[in-house]
Amino acid sequence: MEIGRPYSRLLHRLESCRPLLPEDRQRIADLPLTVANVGAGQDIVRQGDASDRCTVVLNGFLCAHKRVGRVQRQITAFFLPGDIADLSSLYLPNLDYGLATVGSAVVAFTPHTALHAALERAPMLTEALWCQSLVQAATSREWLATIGRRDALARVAHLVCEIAVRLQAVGLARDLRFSIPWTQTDIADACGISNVHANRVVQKLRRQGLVEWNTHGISILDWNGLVAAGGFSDDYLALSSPSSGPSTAKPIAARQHDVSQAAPA
Amino acid sequence: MEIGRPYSRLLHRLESCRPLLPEDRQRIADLPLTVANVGAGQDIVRQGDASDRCTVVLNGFLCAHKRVGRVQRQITAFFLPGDIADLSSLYLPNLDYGLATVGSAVVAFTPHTALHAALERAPMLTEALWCQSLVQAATSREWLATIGRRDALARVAHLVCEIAVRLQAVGLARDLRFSIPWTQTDIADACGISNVHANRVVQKLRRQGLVEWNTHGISILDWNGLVAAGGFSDDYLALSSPSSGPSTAKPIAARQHDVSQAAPA
DNA sequence: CGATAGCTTGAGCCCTATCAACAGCTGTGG
DNA sequence: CCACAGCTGTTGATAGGGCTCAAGCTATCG
Repeated sequence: MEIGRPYSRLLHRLESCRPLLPEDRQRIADLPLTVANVGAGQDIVRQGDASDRCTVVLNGFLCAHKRVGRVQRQITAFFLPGDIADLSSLYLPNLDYGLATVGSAVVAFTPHTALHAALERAPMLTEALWCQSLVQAATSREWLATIGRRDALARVAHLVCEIAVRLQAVGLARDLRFSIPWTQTDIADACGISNVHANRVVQKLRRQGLVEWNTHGISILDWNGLVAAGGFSDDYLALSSPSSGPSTAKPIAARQHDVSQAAPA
Repeated sequence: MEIGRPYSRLLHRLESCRPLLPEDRQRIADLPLTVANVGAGQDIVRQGDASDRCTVVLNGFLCAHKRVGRVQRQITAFFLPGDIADLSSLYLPNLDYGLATVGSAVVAFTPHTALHAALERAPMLTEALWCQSLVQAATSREWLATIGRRDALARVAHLVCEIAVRLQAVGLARDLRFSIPWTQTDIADACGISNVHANRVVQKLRRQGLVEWNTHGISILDWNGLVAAGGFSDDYLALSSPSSGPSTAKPIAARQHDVSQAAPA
């Protein structure tokens, strides 16, 4: 799995939202990066901590999680290669969530000072980063609607759809097949259900012939079915394929499918 | 209820996050505003629409809501006087949520072109607005954790705590008493529960002596109790009182109270 | 070959949804 | 002035989705 230059996916991601000047790209390329390998399930930033750097995902997956009460955990986002996982720390004093790896991951840190300098008098770049944080915000809202108003099956289906589309957008899921080292407990914590129930829902998705799902990876057998089961639409991801983008190969039908959102058995 | 100059609360809100230069304040004051009275329950922007202006709340309350399936609705945020309710439209092509009034409200529209011009070569101002959107994102994450991992009573308690703190921060809730024209169905849609159950939860909050709650308003009788019931902490609101702020009079104890979050009956 | 982590399955129960009906209030129109 | 409609809040009964507890199972690994 080639990474290319560490900032290439980041650039691709930024440009999927706003066009960049060559000058802007250079500023990104010039950012001082500290690359780090992080083991599985490690916390990179703890909830509530202050941080003086941002974290870019180069390889693998991160998640944002919040502790609720003493034992409960809610995952509020997943971060994929090319994503900046703690943009909010650039301007807010303390991170309101913990940042952890899902499986082992390769990340790059870049100091806030360098980022602030890069953004100075680079309005397009600033817009591009702001845009990223707006897309992340839109994603939280979508999760909110899903967790608040859909049943467990739809929640998991929706999550799988989202990850699939986002992975395709960065070229990491050829034809609806990908692997991600989350556990069923991670899925449960992301969807606001118990791990036991997450297991049952996964089995149901398998039984319905929507996905093939083993420890090695997920392949979506019936995209339209999964989209319908999850009430998924990719609008909120704002993935207008960039002019330079190499044929983003979007899944067949990720548009409004609000039918049978809570279909009877 | 005096509004002052229409942008005064907005300025106060922006400065609660980042300091502004006199020049920046002037830019805000110079923004062309179109003030509008909007009736109760009206949609200001419909979900999925494009918009060429931003909406500032002057008086009253707005909410962001998403339709799920055919009949279900999830409210993803409330906006209070001083808030910009659709910042995301500044950089994303379509709004991923509908913007509606909760009760009747007074809002001001300002065109994106004017905002973009005001932000050009005004880095502090840009940071301040970005910061607002980051706080809103942090709020979605907090809602996510609450809806995903807390029971109905805690969700409603948490929501009331949040609104109280935010209203106090803009001087609209003297000593934990405020009025907001939401219906129990609105509360249900914000908390991801049914309206019938919302009613029962409200009654329970009353019975437990935590709040006084009638159609005219809410007064919190036992702030610490409500904070404990909702597992509330105001950290995510990033309300560092601004240097100029007129004694923000924060509630007594809005810090970590993760005890008894899901206490047995 | 144990050990640990993750997955699977079953049983019982509780929280919450749904359905249904009624009460209170407000605005409307004859 | 009263009848009526419509919205909001309230209450009861029933049912179902999902949680919890508990125990087996499987796979990977030192």
